[in-house]
Amino acid sequence: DAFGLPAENYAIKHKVNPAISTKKNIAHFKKQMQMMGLSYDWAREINTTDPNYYKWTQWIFLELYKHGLVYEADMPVNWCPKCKTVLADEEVKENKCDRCGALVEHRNIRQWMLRITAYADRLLGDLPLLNWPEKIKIMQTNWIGRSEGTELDFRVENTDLKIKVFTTRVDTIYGATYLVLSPEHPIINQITSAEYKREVLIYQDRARKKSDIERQGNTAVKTGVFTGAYAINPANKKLIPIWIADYILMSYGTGAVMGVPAHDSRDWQFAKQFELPIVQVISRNGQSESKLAGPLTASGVLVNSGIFNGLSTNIAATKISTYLSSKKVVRYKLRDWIFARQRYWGEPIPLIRCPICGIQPIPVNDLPLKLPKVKHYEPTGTGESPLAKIDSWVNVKCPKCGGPAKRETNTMPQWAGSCWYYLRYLDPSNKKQLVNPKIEKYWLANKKTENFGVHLYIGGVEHAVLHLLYARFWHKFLFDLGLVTNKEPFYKLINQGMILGSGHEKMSKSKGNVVNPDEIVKKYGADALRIYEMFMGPLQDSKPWSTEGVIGITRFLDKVWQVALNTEKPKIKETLIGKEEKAQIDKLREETIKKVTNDIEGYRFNTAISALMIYTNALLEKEIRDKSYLAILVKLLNPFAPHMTEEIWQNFLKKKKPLELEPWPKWDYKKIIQKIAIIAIQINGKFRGNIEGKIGLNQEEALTLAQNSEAIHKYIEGQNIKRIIYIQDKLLNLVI
RNA sequence: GCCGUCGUGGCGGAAUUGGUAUACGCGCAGCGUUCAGAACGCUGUGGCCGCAGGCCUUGCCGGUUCGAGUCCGGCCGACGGCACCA
Repeated sequence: DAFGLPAENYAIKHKVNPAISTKKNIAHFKKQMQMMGLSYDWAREINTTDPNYYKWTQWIFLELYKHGLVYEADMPVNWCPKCKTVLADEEVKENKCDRCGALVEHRNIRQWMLRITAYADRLLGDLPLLNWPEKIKIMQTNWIGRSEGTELDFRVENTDLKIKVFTTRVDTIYGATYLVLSPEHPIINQITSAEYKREVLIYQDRARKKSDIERQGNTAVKTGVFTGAYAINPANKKLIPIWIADYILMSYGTGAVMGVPAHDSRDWQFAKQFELPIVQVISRNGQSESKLAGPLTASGVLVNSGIFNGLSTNIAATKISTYLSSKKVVRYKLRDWIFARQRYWGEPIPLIRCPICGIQPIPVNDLPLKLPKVKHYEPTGTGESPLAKIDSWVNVKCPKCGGPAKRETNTMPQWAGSCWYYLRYLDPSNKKQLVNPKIEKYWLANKKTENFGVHLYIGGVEHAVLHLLYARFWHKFLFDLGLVTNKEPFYKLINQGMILGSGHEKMSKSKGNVVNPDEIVKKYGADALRIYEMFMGPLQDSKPWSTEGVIGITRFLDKVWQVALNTEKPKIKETLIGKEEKAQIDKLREETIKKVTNDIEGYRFNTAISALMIYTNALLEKEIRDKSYLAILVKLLNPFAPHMTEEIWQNFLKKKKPLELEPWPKWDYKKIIQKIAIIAIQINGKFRGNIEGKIGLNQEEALTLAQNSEAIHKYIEGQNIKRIIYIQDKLLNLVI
């Protein structure tokens, strides 16, 4: 997945075609993966920057377009006046351009948008189908941010103008003592009275220059400005002043809020600051208080609300809503997806702009629309993509009327290619279809579970709300087209933890704490690195790197070699091992098979490796020379240390068939069954020692054994046993 | 501020349904091996008192229970996400 900003910036800096530098990087990564012995099916390798791949990314885009899910809108972007280019949020640090340090401005430009909000309900509603970490589901739920409320019109005094307001607390409407608009609200121009115009313009200008962080950062002090205009509260017909404040966001709700200071903490703060009236309309007991100490945000009983007095908040909300004949609406925090980038290194958007016919999609037969070669990747200075400068590419005939037209020069964001790549793995070289439906069903549909898809998806939490939401959106769209069988793309999700620097901080070049895998492999071997990474701790946890820990693993692997070398010694030792000792080591072997098998199935690699260490230590201690013990060890260790175990398999065990094709061992229950139980003795819940007894003792037998035990006897001698708790073969607790 | 996750030795971390806390590994100490070192092997290694033996210990306080790292309540702290959402 190689489209995107880092590859483009590298291209600009080193004056190299990103197609070439990307190719080099891919080769390097591939070499590293092979060096580590990762078992990928390289026949299915795909590359999102390959025209054969992005042909289908563009095809999906055209389908989205045909289904009305693509539209154009003016959207604010970060603009660096010195570099004369649009910046990604990532390139803006503390409101300054990350490259040149100039102050970043906000500019509106035409952008292509994807209507992800049309899928908001389904993206939310289908979350329970997924076997995902609860944390990620909650993050997506909050990100989508569904809320039910009411939309109301407030008439502007002495005009025909109306201001639409969204509220979740229509029950508090009698307490609305002012109205606040976002500084970007389009109505401001029309309603601001002459004497306030200057102040309003200054305020709007200041808000535009503020970064989102600045604007939303200081929650203690609110800024605002009066427009000079008044609105009419539709409930009590009272005149209320219209203000502007930058804590109101144009992107949420309607960009206008009714201020109810008595029952909302932000409104309370704003009203206090600008000395606006505060009217209590909800009370705990049906009585209004003489003076409110702070906002009452809880539900209660209505007061000062005309005919609705005495009603509870819930009932009042419905009745007031009916009385004002207002609309019930559902709002989402989720915003539509800005799907255009003013960059070179991305999939060209396959649309044509004709002065006569308007926007025209390019014919499907013309796909892929290839990214042309350019000489310079630098921004154009006009805010357009470098593609805009290639006249021969830009100027085309309109596919509808044949007249002169121009290509769209923006490219897609780097998320596009990663939204559907898992489908292409199934059928990577299909020239006619995105994926063959039979193949899709074979891999992703499971009759037992209604919703399946990718069986296991491992990725970092950083994808919680972007990639994982975008991909779900596209998948649902493809489901609607009948191209995929399941509603959801990724059935099970695991978030692997990040490997941190030795001081628990993120690895980064600037901190100089990056560990280069090539060097570790060179020094300690790929098997040691693999095992160490799995042994460090649970897959899901972030863990600090420790090179000394790798050394510990090389010691373990050396011990495995020792076990192998022992099998070449004469077999006398074996006869010296007693029957009981042999039974013990057999039992440990079977327990190890069981534990390693179960741990791998539960992704608990750290404890599986620990079990293998225990088994290896035992084989070494007993100097076991029987090859069957070694064979089990290398098979169990094979997924962790494929290179070394294969070598032992062939050189010490003289096998011809590859170890990885050898069936996985099964444990023998009979060998695990214990004949002697070690029973823990507790006195008043406190551990006092163990007794050994036959398996299956009943309570009396266990008690007798305990009473006869020297170590236990002294604790219970002359004591009155009040209660006995006995768990067979495990524990005996005496309450005295 | 809201939401979420998590607090176990010097460190990374173990611990089925509540049932012997500290497995495994690192580090450290002593001994062996060596002319010496590295490497390796053996032994020890939660804390306190101590001659045998005992007491305490899973962030802190309390609760439930015969029994709590695990369950419940309240604090404290760390990390992550969202952030004036009307």
